Amino acid sequence: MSPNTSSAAALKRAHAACAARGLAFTPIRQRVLQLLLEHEKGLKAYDLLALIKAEQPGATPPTVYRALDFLTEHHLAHKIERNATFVACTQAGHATPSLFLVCPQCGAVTELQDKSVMQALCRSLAAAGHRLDDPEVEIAAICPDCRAS
Amino acid sequence: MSPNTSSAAALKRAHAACAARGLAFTPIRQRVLQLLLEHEKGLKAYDLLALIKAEQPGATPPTVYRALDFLTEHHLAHKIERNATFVACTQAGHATPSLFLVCPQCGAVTELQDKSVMQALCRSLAAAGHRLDDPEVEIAAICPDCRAS
DNA sequence: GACATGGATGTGATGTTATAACATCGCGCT
DNA sequence: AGCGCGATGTTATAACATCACATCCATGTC
Repeated sequence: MSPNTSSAAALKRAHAACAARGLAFTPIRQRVLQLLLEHEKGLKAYDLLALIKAEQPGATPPTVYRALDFLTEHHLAHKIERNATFVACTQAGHATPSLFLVCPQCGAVTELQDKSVMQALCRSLAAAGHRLDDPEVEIAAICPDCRAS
Repeated sequence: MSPNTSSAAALKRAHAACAARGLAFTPIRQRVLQLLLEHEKGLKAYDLLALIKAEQPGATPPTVYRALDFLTEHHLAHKIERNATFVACTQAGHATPSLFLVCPQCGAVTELQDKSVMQALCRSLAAAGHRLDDPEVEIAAICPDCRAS
């Protein structure tokens, strides 16, 4: 499957998800998601803004932040807090909580699903009286490519 | 043990650790650590700056960022990426990797040590070809106080 | 058709977080 | 004294994010 194909498929899924939930998947929102899908390592808000501006000169920070708010709110994209970057969500429905492995060298983000780890985590939290809130956990981990070098 | 006492003890430990490693624990660095110790929920860099400025009017952003860099580099404080806040390290030597539970409601930070969770995490990462880099993992979890309300 | 409503977007300014770049100080060393 | 070097001072700016208010436009209602 070429990157292009999977990106198109993801966009289609997003379309369907919005339709099903009565959400307005407007051109700006689509375009932002598409750009995120095309950039596997994620994009910073202002890089995204620059890309959008090339097509739509009137774009300003709120233009992209609003789209990003929409996408993250509806789980079509994630914000990597560590780097202030945004990535498209690659897991279809990502019903289960995700681990995000962020490579501190190159910035690559890998979305990992590991039920047993998450369970262990939740048990540990519960023992401390806490309750997991945001099921998106970021972890700094050297990626295989950077490990090699 | 009163907060004051433990804060003083932590400062003393930091002093000793710096002496042992030949690091300059300068007045600014001490003061910043002390302020972090006095504010359990952590401080933002610019709030810290305001506090420092009250005592030392010439202080500027680099003044505090340098002190914070020093403290985090030498594991005397941690940066909570999620909130861009800084907290003093409360674990004596924190030889083992830590989980930081960050309450998204109130911002409280709890440092948790759970070997088994970390092991599970490392196993999972290794299976994906990654290697844990920064042993400080942040997790959003509602704290007991906020859970109650 | 007129018109209210509410979400989406446009627009300009501002707030917040962090670093760059270069000067200076002060201390230990020879 | 003169040097080297880490810490600090100082000015400016980069990078990330939000506020506030105006406007547009699709939809429902009378």
